[in-house]
Amino acid sequence: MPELPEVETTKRGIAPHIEGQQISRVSIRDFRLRWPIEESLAAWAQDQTIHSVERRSKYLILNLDSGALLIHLGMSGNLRVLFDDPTPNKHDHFDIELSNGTRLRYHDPRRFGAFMHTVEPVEQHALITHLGPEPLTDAFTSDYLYQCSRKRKTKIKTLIMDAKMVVGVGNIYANEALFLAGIYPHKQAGRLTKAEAVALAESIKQVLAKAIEQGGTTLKDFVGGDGKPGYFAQSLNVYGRAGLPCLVCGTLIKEMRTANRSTCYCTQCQPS
DNA sequence: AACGGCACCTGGTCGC
DNA sequence: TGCGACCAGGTGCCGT
Repeated sequence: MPELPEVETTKRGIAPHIEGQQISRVSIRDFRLRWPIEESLAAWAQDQTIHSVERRSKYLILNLDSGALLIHLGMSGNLRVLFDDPTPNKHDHFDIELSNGTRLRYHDPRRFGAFMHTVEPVEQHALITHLGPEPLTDAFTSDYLYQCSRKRKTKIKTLIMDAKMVVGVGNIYANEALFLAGIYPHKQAGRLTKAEAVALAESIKQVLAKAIEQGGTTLKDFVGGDGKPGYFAQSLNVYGRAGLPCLVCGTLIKEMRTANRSTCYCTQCQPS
């Protein structure tokens, strides 16, 4: 589910309610996420104050007094702020209860997400250190993308979804960015022209920024921290539109597989 | 080193 | 109505 815009939307939704609050209790109902939640996490976090909430790649980082909590939403996770204590539903795996009476509740049917803590600076965490630049910062430029693509035989779609190259671009936005840039998804990365790199870097930034403005993409069950869905789905040009006419030229959108993920594209607008 | 493929897990949908 | 096959927003790890 959550790519960068959905995680950013979650961050913005929860931050005002939890920053400055003290954690009164962490209650974990199911420890079986992608990696088992450490037994010591709840006691470690209790009574610490949440000083700030950050996003790095698709990780949410809650900075505490003596370290940080890292939360990843996996494929099907969401995190919401609750102002009372409704009975947990199936797949509501943990709550972070706050001293002001609110709580953050994590819901994740597929349990691909993660909940971890670290006392090291987060940048040094094993899952964070090898990540590429944030796409919406000046660290991600067309020159950088162009250089990364040189001599690479992999498909351009695979490259832009590789978090070691740039973070946050998942399957939906990879499809959309390639469409906006007019690039065939299976083009060999090393064959990208300079002009194409310029268009693609710009398209990645544009599609992510616009999706954040819209509160993310809700296909099925994504909700932001306030429990509301995102509205970017109505702006999708190709993702989920196989067999439908291209919104630009009318050609029927085609679908193929890329590294076991579905790729939708327009043969006219994104010629091979 | 780079690349492709697989696994992890639940639930929804589709065809028989 | 039931059942199996297949698919889904991510990503670490494995073998080649």
